[in-house]
Amino acid sequence: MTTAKRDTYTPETLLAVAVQVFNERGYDGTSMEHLSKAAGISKSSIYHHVAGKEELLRRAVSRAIDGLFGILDEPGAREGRAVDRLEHVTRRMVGVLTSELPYVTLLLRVRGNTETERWAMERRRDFDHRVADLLKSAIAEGDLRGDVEARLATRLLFGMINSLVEWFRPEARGADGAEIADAVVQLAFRGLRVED
Amino acid sequence: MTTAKRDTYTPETLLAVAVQVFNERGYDGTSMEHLSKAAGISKSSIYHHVAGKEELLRRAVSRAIDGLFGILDEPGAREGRAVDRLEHVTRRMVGVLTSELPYVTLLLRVRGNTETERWAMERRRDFDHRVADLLKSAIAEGDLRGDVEARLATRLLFGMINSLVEWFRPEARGADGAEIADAVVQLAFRGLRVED
DNA sequence: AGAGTAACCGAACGATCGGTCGGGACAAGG
DNA sequence: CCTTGTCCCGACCGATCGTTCGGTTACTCT
Repeated sequence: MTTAKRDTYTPETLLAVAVQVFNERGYDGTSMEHLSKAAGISKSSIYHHVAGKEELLRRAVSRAIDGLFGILDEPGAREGRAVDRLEHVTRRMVGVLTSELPYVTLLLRVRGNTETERWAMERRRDFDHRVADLLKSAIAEGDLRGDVEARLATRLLFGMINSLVEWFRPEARGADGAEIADAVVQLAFRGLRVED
Repeated sequence: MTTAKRDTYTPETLLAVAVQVFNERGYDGTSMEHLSKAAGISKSSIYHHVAGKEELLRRAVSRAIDGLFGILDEPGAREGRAVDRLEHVTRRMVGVLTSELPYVTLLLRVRGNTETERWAMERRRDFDHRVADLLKSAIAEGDLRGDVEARLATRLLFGMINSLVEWFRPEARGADGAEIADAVVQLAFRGLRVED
């Protein structure tokens, strides 16, 4: 077992602090001085644990990306009708957004100023395309209405889901976000499904 | 008539350039040097037209806020059943987002680091509450389903609409965004309305 | 021609940026 | 006791930040 006592920083525990500050002030708006105050150690001590500011960003967005792509490997995202796989991905996206909230928040806000940010944006675009293909298949299989363009519908669906990072606070709700996943599915799919 | 010739900057034309750079690099990620390169004049010349970087931000978000609050004063947002007023506001929000895209984009991304940013966030919260009240009324009048919490539904609706700033490019579509407004209404309301 | 002014510029300001450096405190292992 | 390595620090680095200042164009008005 690992010791519960944690009186010193590791790259991971330091990352948790940094990501929170990044989300409050924005990545560019956060200085190493801000991070040192929040972590309670000196600016130079941060460099004992990580190589620099950009490594913190890279670690954070990597964690978010891994969480999202992990969804696509789950059985529920690979087997069955496209519409059911899409609903599964939708629910699990809400799950990942809520459980990895600060990391995904950071991912969704990168602007592409550095190589790390551009890499993150590209991976994110890959994920979006994978989900868009799922939605197209569901239309082709006749389970989703085709009068709204697939790419547009995907973007609006992502807009709904990704907006969680703007308002979801785990301490104010059940932390698993099950009721939110229900609401998203209700709102999105009752509008997308062919009338029953 | 105003002369079409514009060989020198005004605060407004300079603002248009600045807002574009702000949106590409982020406000904090944009230096006055970046702005001067984009505008084609020297850094110090910018201060001949505006008081500083923050004034550019204030002008931009003010323009966005005025556009959004203007919607609430329109007859379509003040008369008729709540559900119809809500649909009108939804369509007009898409209209304002598309026509004032860079300014609204900037508004939706402020993080609250300065007094100007906190003021913008507060005004935005006011607007959100006004729309949330509209949605609550529509539920009370029996036109929208009540099994999804009103505040949650509002946030998801805003998530859909506001996501436009992440992907809408006026040069790639009809610049008025009418088809997008249709899609948003279809997706959101066919899921929100009581089954007919 | 001369005065006034709008538009602009290069150089420099103090402050802060991300990051480096040499070393101190302290616990573990011999 | 002495070494070794972890964790941390204050002081400092060159670069860049937003902003200021003194001065130079170039056009308008009289």
